[in-house]
Amino acid sequence: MQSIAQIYFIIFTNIMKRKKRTTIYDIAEKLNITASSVSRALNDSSHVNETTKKLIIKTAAELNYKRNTLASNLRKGQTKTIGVVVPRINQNFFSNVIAGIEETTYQKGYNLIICQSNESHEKEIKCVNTLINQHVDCIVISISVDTYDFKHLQNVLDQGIQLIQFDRVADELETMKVINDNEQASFEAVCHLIEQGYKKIALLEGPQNLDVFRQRKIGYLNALKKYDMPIIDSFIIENAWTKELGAAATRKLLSLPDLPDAIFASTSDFSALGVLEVANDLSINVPAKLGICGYSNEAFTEITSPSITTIDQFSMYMGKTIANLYFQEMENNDTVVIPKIISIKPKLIVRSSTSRV
Amino acid sequence: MQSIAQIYFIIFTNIMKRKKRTTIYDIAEKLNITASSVSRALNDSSHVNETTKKLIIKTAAELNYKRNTLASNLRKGQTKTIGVVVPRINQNFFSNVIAGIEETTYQKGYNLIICQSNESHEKEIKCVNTLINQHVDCIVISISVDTYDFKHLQNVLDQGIQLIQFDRVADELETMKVINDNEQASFEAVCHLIEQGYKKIALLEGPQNLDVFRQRKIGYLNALKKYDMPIIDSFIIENAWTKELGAAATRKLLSLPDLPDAIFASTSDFSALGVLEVANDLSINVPAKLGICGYSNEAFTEITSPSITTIDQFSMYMGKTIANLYFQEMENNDTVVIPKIISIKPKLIVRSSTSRV
DNA sequence: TTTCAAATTGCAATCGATTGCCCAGATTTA
DNA sequence: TAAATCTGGGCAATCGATTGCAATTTGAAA
Repeated sequence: MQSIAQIYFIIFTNIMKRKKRTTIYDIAEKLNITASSVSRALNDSSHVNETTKKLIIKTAAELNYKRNTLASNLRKGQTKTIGVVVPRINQNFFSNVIAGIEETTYQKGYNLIICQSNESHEKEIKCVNTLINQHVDCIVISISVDTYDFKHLQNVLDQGIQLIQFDRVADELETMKVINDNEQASFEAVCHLIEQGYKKIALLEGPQNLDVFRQRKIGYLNALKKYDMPIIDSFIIENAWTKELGAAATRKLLSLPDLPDAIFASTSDFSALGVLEVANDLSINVPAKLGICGYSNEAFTEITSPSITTIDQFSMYMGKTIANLYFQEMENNDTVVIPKIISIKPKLIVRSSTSRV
Repeated sequence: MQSIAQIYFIIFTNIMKRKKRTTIYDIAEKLNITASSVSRALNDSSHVNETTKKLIIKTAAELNYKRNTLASNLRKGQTKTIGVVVPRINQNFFSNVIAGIEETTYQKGYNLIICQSNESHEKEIKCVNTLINQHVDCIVISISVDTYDFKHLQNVLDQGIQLIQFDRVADELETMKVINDNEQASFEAVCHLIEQGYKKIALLEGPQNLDVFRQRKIGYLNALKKYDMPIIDSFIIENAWTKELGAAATRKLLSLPDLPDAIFASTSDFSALGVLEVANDLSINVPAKLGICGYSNEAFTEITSPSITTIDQFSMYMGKTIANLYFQEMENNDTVVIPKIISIKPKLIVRSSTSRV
C-alpha cells in the first residue's frame, strides 16, 4: 500500500511540476480564516490582529508561499514594472544606461523588462506592443536607427503609459526626454582640434535621420564657422559608424588629393578605432600627422596607443536621471504630464590622439 | 453646452490617463456579442465564424485594443517570460549572453526580465524572488561572487520553475547548466605559454568560491604538471580580478626576488590589462620579457599594444544555447527533467602579448 | 448597565482573459 | 423524413489577490 502511495506521490509531483503553488487560499484554509485576512496580513494592513498577522506570516513562510504578482497586478491595475527598449543591450552606452536605471528603480521596488530592437523599426514596434500588453507603468526608449515613424510611441501615450525617451529621441513627440547636448559636445571637440592646430578636419557622421547625429554635425559645422574655416564636402563621410566603416572611410579620406589632418569620428569610438587602425597600418603618426577624436568614452579608448580623445556621455548617470524623472512624475500624478527635457552636458576627454601641443 | 462637454472630456481623459483601456468586453458590447467570442476570435480559434472573426479583429484595431497579458497569463498559468539574473549587465560577457538569449527567445515570442545582482548574495535572492513572484516560466542565472548558499535556487525548483545555470554555476544543485570548459581552456593557455618558452608563469586567480575560477586554477596546475614545472606559491595571486587589482598584483610579482616571465590573468581581460599597463610603465618588453594572457576576449584585447592573447568564451553563442536548451526541455515536458550539462569549449586566441617564437 | 466606537474578520465583487460545457440552428447522412 | 453531425456562439467558472462594505466582537465611556 505504502509503496503505491509513494508511486502516486511521485507521479503527482512530476505532473504537478509546473502547477500548484501555495496561494492565500491554502493559507486561509489551513488557519481556518478567510483569504481576505491573509491578504491583509501579507500586505501589513492594520486591519488584522497582530497575533493572527504573525501567525499568517509564519504559516506563509512554512508553506513557502510566493505572492502571484500577476493576480495582484491585475487587481491593482499597476505593475511596478518599467519597460526599456534599446537598439542593443550589449552596447556599452546602453548597457550602462540600463544599469543606471536599474540601480534606481530597484531601490523603489520596481522591475525592469528589457528589450532590444536590434536597430529595426519593425522589432521596435513589437517590443513596444509587448510592453504595453504587459501593462508596464512606464516605457523608456531610445529609438532604432531604422525608425521612421512614431505611431507606436504615440500609442504608448494613448494607452496612458508614461513614456520617456532618451539619447535618440523623436523630437516631434511631446514626451519627457533625457538627452545629451550633442551639439555642444561636438562643438567643443572640434574647437579643441582646431586649437591643437589641426586645419583640415574631416567628419565621420552617422545616419542623419537620427537627431543625435544631426546635432553632432551641426556642432562640427558651428565650430568650423566660429574659426572661419571652410567646409569641405569631401571631408564629410556619411554613415561611418562601425569600426569597419570607420576604417573604410579613413582609407577614402587618406586617398584624397587634399588630405585631412584630423578626423572626428562623431558616431562612435568604434569608428574612431577603425580610423586609428588604418593610421597605424599606414604608419601615419597620430597625433602629429593625424588627430583622432571619437565619441562615447568606451573603455578601450583609454588603452589604445595612442589613447583616443573622446566624449563621455555619463551613461550610468543618464540612467539614474531617467529613473528619477519617472518617480518625480509619479509623485505629482494628479497634474497633467508636462513634457520635460533634461539635457546632460557630455564631457570632452582629451587624450593622446589629439594632443600635439 | 458643447464647451462644457469638452471640458468634461478633457478632465475625463486626464483623470483617466492611467485607467481605462479597451477590453474584450468593450469590443463584445459594441458588436453585441459575448466576450468569449471576442477572445476566441482574437486567439484565432476555429470556433468563430470567419466573417465575425474578421469583424472582431477590425473592431479591436479600431478601438485600439491591447490584450492584457496579466489577465491572460493569470488564466493560462503561463507567462512566456524568462527571467535572467546576472552579476552585472554592463559586463561584456554577460550582456552578450543576454543578447544571445534574447535573440532566440524573441523568435519564440518569449519575453525577458533581466535583473542584476551586483555581485551581492542578498540582492540575488531578491531578484530571484521577484522573478518567482512574476511567475516566469524559467530562470536563467549566473551566480554572484558573493553567493554562498543556494536556498533561493532550490526554491526556484520547488516552485516548479525551470532553472538554468550558466557560467558561474552551483555544482551541487541538480539543474541544467551551460558552462565553459574553463579547465581545458586554462590548461591550453598555460601550455601555450610554456611552448612559447616561458618558464616561470604566474597566475592571477579569482575568488575560489566560484567554480569557474577554481577550474581555471586546476587547468593552470595541470599544465605545469604536464611539463614537470614546479608550482611556486608566490606566483599565485588571489582575487586579482579587476584592472586595478591586476596592476597591483603585477607590481607585487615584479618585486619578487625571483621574477615570473609570464602572467596568466585567468580572471579577466581587465586584469590582464592592468598587467600590461604596469609592464608598459616599467618599460618591460611584452612579450619578450613578460608574456601576458587574459580571459574573455573583450573587444579591447585586439587593439592594445601589444594585442593581448586571450580566451574567447563564445558568449553570444552561449546565450543561444541556453535558450535552446529551455525550449528543448519544454517540448518533452511530460518526462522528468533530467539535469543536463552543456559544456562549450572556449578558444585560445593567440596574439602578440605571448608570441615570442 | 447601557451605548457607542473601535478593532477584527468575513462576504462578495472585481481585475480581464480563457475555456469547458451546453444549446440552437444548419447541414448532412441514412 | 428522421437522425446524426457540424457550426457558431453563449454561459459561467476560473486564475489569485485585493478591497469596499458589512457583521461581529471587544472594550471603553457614559
